[in-house]
Amino acid sequence: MIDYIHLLNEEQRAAVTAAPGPILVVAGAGSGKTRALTYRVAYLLDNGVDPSRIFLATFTNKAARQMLERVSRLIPHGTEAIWGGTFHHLAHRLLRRHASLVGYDPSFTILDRSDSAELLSDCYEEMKLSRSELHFPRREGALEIFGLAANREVPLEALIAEEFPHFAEQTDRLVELADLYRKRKRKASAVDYDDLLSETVRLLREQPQLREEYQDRFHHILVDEYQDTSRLQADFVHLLASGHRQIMAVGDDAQSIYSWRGADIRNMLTFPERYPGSRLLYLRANYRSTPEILSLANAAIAANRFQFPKELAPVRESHRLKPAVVSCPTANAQASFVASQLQELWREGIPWEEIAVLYRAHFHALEIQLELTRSRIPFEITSGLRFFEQAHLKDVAAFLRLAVNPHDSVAFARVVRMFPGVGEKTADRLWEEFSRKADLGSIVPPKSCAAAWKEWASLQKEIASPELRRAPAAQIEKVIDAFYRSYVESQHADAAHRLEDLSQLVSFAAEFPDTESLLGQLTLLTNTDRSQSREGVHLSTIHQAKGLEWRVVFVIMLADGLFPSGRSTESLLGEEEERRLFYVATTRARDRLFLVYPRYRASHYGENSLRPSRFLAEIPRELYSDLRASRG
DNA sequence: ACGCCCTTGTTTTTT
DNA sequence: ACAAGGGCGT
Ligand SMILES: Nc1ncnc2c1ncn2[C@@H]1O[C@H](COP(=O)(O)OP(=O)(O)OP(=O)(O)O)[C@@H](O)[C@H]1O
Repeated sequence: MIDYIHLLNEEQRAAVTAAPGPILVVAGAGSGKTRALTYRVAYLLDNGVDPSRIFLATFTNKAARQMLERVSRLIPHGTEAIWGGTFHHLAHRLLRRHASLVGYDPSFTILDRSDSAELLSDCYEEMKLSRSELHFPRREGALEIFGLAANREVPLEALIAEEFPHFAEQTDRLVELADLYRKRKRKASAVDYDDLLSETVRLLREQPQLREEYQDRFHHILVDEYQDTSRLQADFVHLLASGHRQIMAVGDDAQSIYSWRGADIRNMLTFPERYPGSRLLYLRANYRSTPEILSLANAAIAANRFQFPKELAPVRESHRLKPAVVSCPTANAQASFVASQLQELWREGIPWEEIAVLYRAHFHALEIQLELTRSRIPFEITSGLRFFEQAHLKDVAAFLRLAVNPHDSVAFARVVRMFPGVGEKTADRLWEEFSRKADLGSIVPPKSCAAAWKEWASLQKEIASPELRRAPAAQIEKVIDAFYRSYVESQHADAAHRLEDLSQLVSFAAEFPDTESLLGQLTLLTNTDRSQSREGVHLSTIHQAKGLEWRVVFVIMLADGLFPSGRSTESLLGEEEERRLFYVATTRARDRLFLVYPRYRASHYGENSLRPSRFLAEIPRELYSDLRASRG
């Protein structure tokens, strides 16, 4: 039996044990939203719900894994049958199963951001658009616009008119580009991140029978971090929940920080309209932070005009230690201040992994990284580049992609361009020939790589065999042995390091039953998902720290122009989102919080002298103590 | 096809 | 200041 009385407070218990019906839990940071959702799952199982009928959407795959691990400690059977993960992950599972109903080959490829950009390049070329065309977005910009349109479920024309008026003149050509891009994806039997959601939504909309089948199957829908879902994601969930209305969503409007990716807080505001008769529940007690930290966070977010005013009172005893605001002469001094504090904390007995350094943008971590390396403080950084986005991993994956999906033009180009004497033109020609003949062996390659080509043809044939498609680890080993090892050794000085990453990939791949599921997982792996070796101080962007907590948190680079970022402050909405980001950052801390800024940063471009962040000025003076760090 | 040099934008955040 | 991407010559 689970001891709900001692593990949860009354408000949390109300959510956990709520009677059937739609429920929205609105609560501030550290109030136990995730905890309540976890116990809700346990409660359902405890009451005899079949685990395979639970659908749990979380912000990262790791969050789902952790929640389900906790559940399985409470209720030791059957949690594997629960469908849990990110929206993309869950949509992928559905789409893979029923791809043919929306006109895709079941072996379709998932394009990551750079694959999408690659395919889009071909479209620019076909439309004879120069990549630096005046008043026309370049690849990344175009992808962002397409993604926003998909997630908001608005026509491209309307989005451009409303949000990108500077491209209004080019609307027709942008629509044409989007259309071409869509056709190319189709031809390649490939979907991008947005298609994963929108095609699954289309699937459920167009196939009433299938929809009912899944509505019936997933009788309990739970959504974490609801404030950062897009309209498309909310519609996806709604398609599953609209019949039985067994949906529980939890969120905090003050922590909505992904609007630039299409997240829309209106999902929370209109929940009661979408689900008439739904109950709104509140959690008002913060368990995470000391009262001192919480007062500061509450004061910081108070400056936002657009928000639900919420109560949030501390449960914990006063610590008598206020958060510190630390002024440093330079970014280097900031780094050495942080390093010396880290050592101090370590001497006090706080393990490295209980400490985090958080910042607005990846490049803000530069000086800290150097300093921590220099002073031999172990750290773990969640970088912008994901493990699988590294060139050598994508190189090897391209062979597997082609083995399961011979229409994947992006993967084909990636492979053939590794051959000596093959550039853009030849790659195009070879692809043209391959798509006609569907047989590598009968293609005439350039003389410079005739021998290698022959070997590749037989390698590719081998790894495309049904047996090897059920053994992705063996596939990868074959690719490395037959081709990639010698290639990478001839091309890169750090070949050993790259091969090491690849052997990691082999062991990762061993867990998967077939190539499709391996490739799907790899592209949908989030950055936080992989940080399994939790050793050392955590360095992370605030976005990636969402939902996490540490005993001690340093928020660095709190200078105007850096945090809030220079671009965001042009609009009130932008500034408010930055402030929410600041709220998220401060509320990650349990015991101690340091807010640090440099007064000067040697940047080679733009202003060097920095003002403290406006967010610091908004905090009443009595809520923190001032510190002045000297030159490191 | 590939290397060299010059131009350009880059630093917001990510599934 | 510096990397990436395009233009140009080989
Ligand atoms: N009833 C409780 N008793 C003891 N500890 C609790 C209780 N509720 C929550 N906590 C603890 O408080 C901390 C915050 O909980 P949780 O992460 O679930 O909050 P949250 O509302 O999801 O936070 P955020 O929105 O800031 O990410 C966790 O360490 C959790 O274990």
